[in-house]
Amino acid sequence: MVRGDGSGAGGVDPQQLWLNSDRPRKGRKPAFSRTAITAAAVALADAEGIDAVTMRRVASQVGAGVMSLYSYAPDKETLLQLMVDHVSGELSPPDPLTGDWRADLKAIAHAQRALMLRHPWLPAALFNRRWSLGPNTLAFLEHALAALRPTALDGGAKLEVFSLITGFAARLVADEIAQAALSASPGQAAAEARYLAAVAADGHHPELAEALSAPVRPLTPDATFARLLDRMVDGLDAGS
Amino acid sequence: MVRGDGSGAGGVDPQQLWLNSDRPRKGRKPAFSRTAITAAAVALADAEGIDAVTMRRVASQVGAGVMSLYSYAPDKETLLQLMVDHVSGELSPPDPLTGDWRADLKAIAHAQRALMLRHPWLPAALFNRRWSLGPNTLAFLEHALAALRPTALDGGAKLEVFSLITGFAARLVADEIAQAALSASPGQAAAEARYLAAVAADGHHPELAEALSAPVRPLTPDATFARLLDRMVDGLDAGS
DNA sequence: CGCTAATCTCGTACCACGTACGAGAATAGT
DNA sequence: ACTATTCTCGTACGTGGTACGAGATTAGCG
Repeated sequence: MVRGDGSGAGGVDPQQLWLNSDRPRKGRKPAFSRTAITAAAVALADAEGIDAVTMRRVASQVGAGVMSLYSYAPDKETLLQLMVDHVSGELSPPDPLTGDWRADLKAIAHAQRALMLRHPWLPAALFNRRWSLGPNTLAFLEHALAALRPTALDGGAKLEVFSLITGFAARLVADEIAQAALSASPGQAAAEARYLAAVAADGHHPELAEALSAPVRPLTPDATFARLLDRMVDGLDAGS
Repeated sequence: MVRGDGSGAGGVDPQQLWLNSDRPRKGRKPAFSRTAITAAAVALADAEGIDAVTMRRVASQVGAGVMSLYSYAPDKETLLQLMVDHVSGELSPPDPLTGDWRADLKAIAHAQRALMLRHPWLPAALFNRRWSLGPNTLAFLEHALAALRPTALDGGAKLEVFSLITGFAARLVADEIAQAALSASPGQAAAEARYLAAVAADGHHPELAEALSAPVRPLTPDATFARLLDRMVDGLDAGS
């Protein structure tokens, strides 16, 4: 199905990967589907973390033999790309555009944040060297580009802004998840606090000491995200 | 040396990891050093990518037996953390502060970008679930906090800004590296171009089609980085 | 209606990886 | 010297990705 020639070294031909849904005329009928396999992998990653996604476990979830997966994705890296595009489908349909590009851009970022919170492995997955724009990702990108139409940015600049917003959301959500994980295990949190206190007390980090000595703000991650997003989008405003 | 009790599940106690350089009084002398091992791992990652960093290859580079590494780092994850902090040492000494916090913040981001370009595995490594603030990272964080002193931001907000700037640099550099990798293999680049052209021609992605139809800007990654950084930092200005 | 080529299924097997275990070697204090 | 401590590292186990290839199923063709 996809097992074909991967055009040489490194990556899979995107056309081969994304847009050949036409059934081949001859040969045995597929017993599974790329969608089902991808969904199983996503469920596994959501429930037990990205490290739980192994070919063996995905196969057993689907009820397939391990090697059967390779009829639907040429290797595990590709399966990860399929996972990213699969969950990106949850971003459709997006909120309708208002014409206020700043507000629309903020809505886009909030949607991305919600998606990443549902799939905590996503922020890191977006940093894989091998990435690919699947149909769902492309649909959302199209939406983001439309949101930026009122601006005077050229095509390349719009793409950069989209990458920037996505990266912003990924960074903030990654921090948010790490913070939550820390809070979830008291021992770990206490060790971290002890360590930072020791560093702050060594006299070589006065700024850090002051930053940590301030009372912990009662702000929710939501509020932090919204505040920084506002600052960022307003900053983008300044340019042509 | 570090092999001790890792405080239970998940992570290593930061105090155990970073601040016990005092030589134990009894026992065999170490034949290697954490620094040498970490440096070898970094060299390997720089030369052949992060996947080339295996315990076996690092050990052979250092001239040690594989299991000897475990006297210096309790597991591979920790070795990766050591690598991150190791290269962060290249950020010292930073440019002296000017008092203009916007300019200082931009200088910080540029230094981070240069670092990430030297170590292409770094952007992705910053998204690992287990992270830790080593001495070099802390020194640079201290510098960044000092740069933000002229602002009225509270401690938490300053930390967020630092995370934001780091994430910004990581995102842009990751894009830059991906672009360079694509350009480096003509076949891959051509396949990607063909795919995007096909998508643009399907009529369902007018905005994307327009963005791609525009002439390719002759801008260097440096200029792009500087421009977006300006926008971002100016945006941060708006707040308290 | 066989025949053939294409496609999918999946058991077996290989190799690389992280690392637990434990025996041996070196060192410092008694 | 003796002993406790610390480091070194060969061996071995379990797990992971995936190459290989034999068998099963299908569609078109004569």
